[in-house]
Amino acid sequence: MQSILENIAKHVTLTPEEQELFLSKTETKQFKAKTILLSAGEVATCTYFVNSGILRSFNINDNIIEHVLHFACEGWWIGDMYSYISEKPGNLFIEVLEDAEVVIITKENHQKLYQEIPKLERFFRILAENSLVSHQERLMDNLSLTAEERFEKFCSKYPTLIQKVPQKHIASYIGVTPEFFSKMKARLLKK
Amino acid sequence: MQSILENIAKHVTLTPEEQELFLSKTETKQFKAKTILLSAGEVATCTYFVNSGILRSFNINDNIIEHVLHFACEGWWIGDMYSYISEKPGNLFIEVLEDAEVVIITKENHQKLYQEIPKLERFFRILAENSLVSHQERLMDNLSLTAEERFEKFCSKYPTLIQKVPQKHIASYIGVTPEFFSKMKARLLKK
DNA sequence: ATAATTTCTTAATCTAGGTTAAGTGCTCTT
DNA sequence: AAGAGCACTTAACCTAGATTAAGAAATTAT
Repeated sequence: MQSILENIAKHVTLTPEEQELFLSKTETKQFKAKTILLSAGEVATCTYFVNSGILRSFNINDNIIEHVLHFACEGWWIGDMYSYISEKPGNLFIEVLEDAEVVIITKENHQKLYQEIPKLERFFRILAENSLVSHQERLMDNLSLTAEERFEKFCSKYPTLIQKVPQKHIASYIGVTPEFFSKMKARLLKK
Repeated sequence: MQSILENIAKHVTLTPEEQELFLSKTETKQFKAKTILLSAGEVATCTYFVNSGILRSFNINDNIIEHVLHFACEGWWIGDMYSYISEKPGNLFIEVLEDAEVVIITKENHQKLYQEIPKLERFFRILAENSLVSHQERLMDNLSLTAEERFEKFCSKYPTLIQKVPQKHIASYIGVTPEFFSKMKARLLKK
């Protein structure tokens, strides 16, 4: 299991005291599958780091159709960035898909940490930049690839997720209906 | 015209000396429309801030079809973040659509600036986070809205761009062919 | 001004993926 | 272990948007 300190150490070096301080501003909790950590309409007051298990973020449009924005498993961060930084009600739900242990940082503590450990500005800058890059890539993929190509890309990028999460969520992530996904999968298996 | 220092001042406060230092690490250039600042296959060594004029970033897939990732006019940043941070050849082109004045920061100078003015980590963190939020929103819009709805959203978000850039680029940005865009526009005008 | 190139429009035809609906197999419950 | 939900599949039919092609309008270059 990758700890949150190891995750930070990928990009910046904290002293033992800083590490201590950092952990003191976090809280680690266990959640059962199906727990909703955040609902649309609420203001996101926390950011989450996944120690184990799987979470997803998604929105629901008027027609009661869900769209998965993001999956997060071991070693990934997840949250509603829009709501978190604007402090306005967001559109995202965050749900536990598989029993999980999650490190929680409140925005209040996050701000204090920025003051006390300015190096963390760098860490979260790099985190945001990397996330931006992968969202840009996904955007371009949605514009230029077929559903089949997006699925293949998903498989090679997140091989572990395919067995673990209900395939309707993967269908939603790549942007097709569960019915079409099923048809497409059958077609691919024939090859 | 919004200067780059005003842009920075939105999120962090630089002393006069820091402002001086910052500007000394940038270069301001004029470019004629149609100039290509970056081509796919090249490593992006610079980030750009637009003083005036309009730029766009786009990729081209095998079929010679362009997809617009981003427009940037006065007061906006633009670049190929993937290539810039990974230092690998990128997929994006950056092109001048309307005669422009652009502030250029090389990656080398950017890194020096981070060392000399650590506050800039914070600025670029906030910049990346905001950009991330708008990419996430666009992603979800592409998954859940019709072309017509995406176009209406584009109009209300970037009203000035509509008159200024060729509509085929707007079609590409919202993810439809120029032909369909034209048909859709005619349909909307009838209402 | 005129030619050349690009952009935009219109229209006919096509298709990837959506919708609706019914049925099958899971895995939780209790 | 029997039922109640879910998750998945299959199939018929439908539609938003793509493709192809041709002409009109606008820009740009000479």
